[in-house]
Amino acid sequence: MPKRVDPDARREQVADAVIDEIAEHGLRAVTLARIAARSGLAIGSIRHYFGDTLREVMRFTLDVLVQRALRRAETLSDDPVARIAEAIAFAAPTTDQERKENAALVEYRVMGRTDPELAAEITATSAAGAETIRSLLGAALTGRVIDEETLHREALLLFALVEGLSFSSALHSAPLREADVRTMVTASVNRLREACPPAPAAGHATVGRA
Amino acid sequence: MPKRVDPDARREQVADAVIDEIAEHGLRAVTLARIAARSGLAIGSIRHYFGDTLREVMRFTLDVLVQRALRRAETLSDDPVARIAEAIAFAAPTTDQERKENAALVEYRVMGRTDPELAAEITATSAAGAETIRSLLGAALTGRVIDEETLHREALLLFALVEGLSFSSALHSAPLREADVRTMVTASVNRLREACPPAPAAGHATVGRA
DNA sequence: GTCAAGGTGGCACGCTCATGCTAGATAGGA
DNA sequence: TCCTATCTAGCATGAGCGTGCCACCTTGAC
Repeated sequence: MPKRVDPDARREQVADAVIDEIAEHGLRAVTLARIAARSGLAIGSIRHYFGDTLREVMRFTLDVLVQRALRRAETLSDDPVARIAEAIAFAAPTTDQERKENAALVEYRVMGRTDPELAAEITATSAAGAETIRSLLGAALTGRVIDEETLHREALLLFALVEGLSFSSALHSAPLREADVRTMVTASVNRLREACPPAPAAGHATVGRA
Repeated sequence: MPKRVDPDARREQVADAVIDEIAEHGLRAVTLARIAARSGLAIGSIRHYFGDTLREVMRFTLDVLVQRALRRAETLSDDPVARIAEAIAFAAPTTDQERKENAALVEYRVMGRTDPELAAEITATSAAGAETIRSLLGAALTGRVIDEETLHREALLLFALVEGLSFSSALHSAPLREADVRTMVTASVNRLREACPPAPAAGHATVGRA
């Protein structure tokens, strides 16, 4: 037995074993025995770090997935149109690890439909994401006239696209590369912007509220 | 005990009990006992119709869900742009029953990630859907110049949107109405169409291959 | 009426797995 | 050195569930 283990590092190690198992066999296949096999720890050891229950292991792993997804969205460009295109393109995972984590998160989200305890965190995160898209779209349309309701709806449609990129990545149903997504979304937002009338001279901002 | 039951009707009745259970408690909660409670049949009776195994019940229910989803996509307009907008908008369920079935299908699709037997049918259906979108988009861009690769990518992006509408409906994460989706997608496809240069005079079709 | 097929129903067993609980070893501070 | 906290590890039990198998009743054809 080595010197004092860093409990946080140990927990992260276990979470990674869970993520690997979910990616390969699905959330339904996650058991303490299988986590143990993947992490190289004994069941009792794992339980020691998570209040003895598999439930806590799962909760912690969801936290880890959410934190990692949020961390990916931290560096965006300065140009407003490029910003929203990047935010959306982030939903198209690029590395194997990102794909794995995305698939695990999709599985959690589906389970969260019918598990109120998990739903809270999942719903909060997704609502924040939708609000981010709305605000980024508002910024990208600065200087153009678009009523609040239409902006809201267009933002929801873009958010549905984000959801689709995540879901289809997990299912391998729409093989898209992040760079292509970025290019297409940039062009699409620019076309939307061109379709909105220019705002009157400065001082009469119609969408200056972001 | 009534006269001879229609076995197909009995199976559909059981499938509906499964769908209800999935929608309310998730696919992981589906057991013979719960199906029995919802359908009003005994476990032995249910097994009689499905070769004795829960597995067959699940397989049959997936078939039912797929058939019902395909049936929704049978009536489309004549106008090419309206056609693709409608096809995409169909992914935004309207009635409670459609939402329920969509949620159940999403659950099956996630399980199909890691269950090769279910994956076959699911993958075939989704590939067919992607091909339909691609061909409808090609038709909507008739008379405009767009290279094959770009068309393919734009179609994939639209298909990702379809995936997102289904996923977000199951998760209640992007509340969008079918009519709004149709309106926005129609406008978006028209904008894309305007952004493509007109094709040379007839006889030189560049995208006439659909 | 007879009999086979169809239909309703459920017992009992084995398997899987989470969890209550326990034991022993080691690290590190006093 | 002693003692406590930390860490590794796993036994035993009960709950839940699928499934092999069986029993009995009814329908409908001959």
